[in-house]
Amino acid sequence: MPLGKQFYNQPTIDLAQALLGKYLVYGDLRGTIVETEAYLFYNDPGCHASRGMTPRNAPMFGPAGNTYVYLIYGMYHCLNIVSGKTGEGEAVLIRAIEPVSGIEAMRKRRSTTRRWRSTDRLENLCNGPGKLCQAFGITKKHNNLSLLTGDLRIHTSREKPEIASSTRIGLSAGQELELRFFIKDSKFVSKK
DNA sequence: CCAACGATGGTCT
DNA sequence: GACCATCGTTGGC
Repeated sequence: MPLGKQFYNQPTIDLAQALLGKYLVYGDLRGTIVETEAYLFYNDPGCHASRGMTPRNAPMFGPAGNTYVYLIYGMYHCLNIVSGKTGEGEAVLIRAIEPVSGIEAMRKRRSTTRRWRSTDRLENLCNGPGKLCQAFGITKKHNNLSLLTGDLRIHTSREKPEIASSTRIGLSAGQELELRFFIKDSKFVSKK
């Protein structure tokens, strides 16, 4: 069952935790979200929206439940779910997924010309924000779309995972904030 | 195992 | 012109 408006309207930190254990679904591709990070408007210099609206971060100021996809390091994409009040500028970054179905298609997208295939291991397919976008084929074409109506959806699950937290990964500002959440003991997270 | 590094290009000042 | 919410490879132990 696709999740609806109320789900996305919870406070950003609550949403970041509630997303754990839910499914990201796109066509035949499906995986369990196992790691997220919250980006807040107030007192969070690590948040793209913290210095106001620019052409890139404009989707962050849209309604909760929209996507915010951007290019990082000229090569990879990151998928965020806009959260908070419309106009506020908050989002949740999806950092890692446990593949459930469409695994061969994911492997095909993730594999490039290399001597050995790290993607032979299931846990290497979507264990990072750039990797999961590559596996699911998510690009800027998926920027600023609604998860409530499109092909890309978040689905419910039965699971109530045990949640752990830590500081966020890869930031040059706001490193001290404990806004990373992940399923405890999951082998599919980007980092211990 | 793990730290260091380069690829690569959009975005913002 | 500097900065990046990354990743795969390389070279050390």
